[in-house]
Amino acid sequence: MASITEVAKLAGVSTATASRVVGAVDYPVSQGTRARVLAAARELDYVPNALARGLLKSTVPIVGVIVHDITDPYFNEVVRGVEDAANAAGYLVITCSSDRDPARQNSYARLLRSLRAAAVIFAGSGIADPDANVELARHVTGIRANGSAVVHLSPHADGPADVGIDNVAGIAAMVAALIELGHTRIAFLAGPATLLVARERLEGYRRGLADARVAVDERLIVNTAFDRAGGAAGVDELIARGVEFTAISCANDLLALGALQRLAELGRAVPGDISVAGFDDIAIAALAAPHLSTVRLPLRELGRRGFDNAMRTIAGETVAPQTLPTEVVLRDSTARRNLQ
Amino acid sequence: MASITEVAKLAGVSTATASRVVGAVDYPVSQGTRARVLAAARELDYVPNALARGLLKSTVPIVGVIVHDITDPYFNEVVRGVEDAANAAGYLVITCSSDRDPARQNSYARLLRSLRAAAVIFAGSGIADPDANVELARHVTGIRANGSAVVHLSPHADGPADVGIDNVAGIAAMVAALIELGHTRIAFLAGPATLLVARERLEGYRRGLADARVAVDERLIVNTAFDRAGGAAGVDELIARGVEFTAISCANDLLALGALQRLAELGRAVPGDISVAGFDDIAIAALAAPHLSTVRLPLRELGRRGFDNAMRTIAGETVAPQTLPTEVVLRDSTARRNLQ
DNA sequence: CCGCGGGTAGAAAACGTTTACTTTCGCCAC
DNA sequence: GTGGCGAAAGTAAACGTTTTCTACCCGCGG
Repeated sequence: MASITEVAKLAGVSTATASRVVGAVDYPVSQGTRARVLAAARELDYVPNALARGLLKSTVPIVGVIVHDITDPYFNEVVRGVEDAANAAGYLVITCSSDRDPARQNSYARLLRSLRAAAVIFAGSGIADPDANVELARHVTGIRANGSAVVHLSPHADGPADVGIDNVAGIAAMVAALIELGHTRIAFLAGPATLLVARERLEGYRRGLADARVAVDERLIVNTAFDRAGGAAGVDELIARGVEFTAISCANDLLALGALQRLAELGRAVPGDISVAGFDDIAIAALAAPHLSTVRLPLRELGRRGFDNAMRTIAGETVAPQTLPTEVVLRDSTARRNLQ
Repeated sequence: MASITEVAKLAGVSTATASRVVGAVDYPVSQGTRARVLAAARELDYVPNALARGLLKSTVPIVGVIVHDITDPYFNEVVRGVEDAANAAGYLVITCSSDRDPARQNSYARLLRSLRAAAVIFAGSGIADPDANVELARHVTGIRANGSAVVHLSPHADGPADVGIDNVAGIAAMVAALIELGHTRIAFLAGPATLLVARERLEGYRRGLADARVAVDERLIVNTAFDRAGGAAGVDELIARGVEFTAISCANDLLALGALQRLAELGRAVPGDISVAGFDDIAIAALAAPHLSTVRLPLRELGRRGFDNAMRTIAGETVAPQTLPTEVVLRDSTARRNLQ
């Protein structure tokens, strides 16, 4: 592959001049020289070496996004938002599926750091695990020391999100909508207690009930994995507890989808017997049977703003944290409470 | 951020020695020296600069994957496969959503080339567009000239996939299954005629009918976009044509999902009146109402093997093309033809 | 006692850019 | 005629590694 030296030689100029032409530098180069360099570059199919440039600038136009799993509709939507913004700015996006494994997360952070990526965006929620977090903190410090940015899109070990979703208000709004439909015995599938974002959503549940002066029955709250299997398990657990409920609010759509499936297997009608509500509004939600009532999150926008925040941070701005609003969307999995 | 020079200075050795300790080089370093260097590296939280190393080696442990859209379940599954294999080898993955726009695809290829990525994997199908393909060919040549690999996971402008899916056999098998259920008037939603992979699947449809000695009625074949909207439009088109059919085979699941939705809106029972079959077996397929019959593709495995192929190519092996098998999975959207 | 070889260590070049600094040259004002 | 200035070009250093080549030391055999 041709280097700038070869381009310069072919054009009969110094590398400095060649560099000034091909990089869009603000430095006077005469018309003729410029044309000769451009011709040489085209002739040799010259493509600048981003590594050499990066070595000099100590950063490279790449942002890393650390997600739970790129296969999860929540995260690939966020990544797409990051990518759209990055693409417009000439940046590339590295996706890192950590499977919420702290070791894997740390390993990715280290690799990104060794690459001198311009920014690392944590899309997923932090995990309450002090041991793993000390190494992570070291990497975060290192990344920042390099002049790169670290952006959080969810609450994490030492603080709230830089660009975040209003989880508390979102769940509270859904609980309010359920109450509006006449439900008072509302169960909550809360996901794992160790996940910070799950905790926020649980708080939203309590807030929603409190706002309507409905007492919290702790037996209605169940912690499980944050996926479909967890949703099914949650339904089983509620039934095993023998506690009465007419609606289930879930901390995310995957949980709700799992609950829907289990309820169907058990012959419980949704929404006839039980209303089910999700959270996130991933693409599948509208396709499920019945179409899932949920809370829409501006995930792509979240990604875009995350990238934006990173760029501004790199530029030296101190950028204020922001929270994105949510919207309740009622479809067919919720209905007015059956008073029989 | 600390460099190896600082580590060497702190340890009281030369950079050469420090490099030999921190990089796992096969060169004798005495026990004591090694320990001192390691201690210095830990003390300074040293992380090697991948750009400097990459500049020297003229490649960096990164593979780019060019997909249609990371949000599409087909592609994020493939990307996850690539990532799993890459992660095990210490490589990072850059995802590029081209939206099947040749310009965007070329721009990504160029960026990846400037980065000296170790490999570029094209996950999506090539587009029959000669103009765009000449620039792409230049980049492919450039990437290979750098000692990096280019791998195709779908048929492309100048040849079949390096690691591919047996699309023809897959669709033919589904058509055979439909015929087995008594259907002979089988429509085919073929996707866009410009997409190479769609052409292969259409060929599978013809093959499937031919194998059963069923004549092809060209009016049963409709070309649309390769997404849910296209599926809905395809149903409309079939009805507008006034042609009789009892089953619809689709070139991918998204098309089938769109068809399902439109059929439901039109009050046609699936599978009572019409059977619908997809292709890909994306995660949503099993969740749709009714659960979609489709053809399962080993997408994650495809990604893994794509990475593997790339590594072997870099190593200088000439690696033979391979084709992965598919499997028909019949769920609730297909049924025996209603003979009323 | 000298030479040699094995085990360690260091010096320096190279990778491809960008950029601060220097040089060249023509021109104009005095 | 000369000093100075501005435009355009070139020189060379620097970024952080890896690796080749060279140097040194020590012990051992002749």
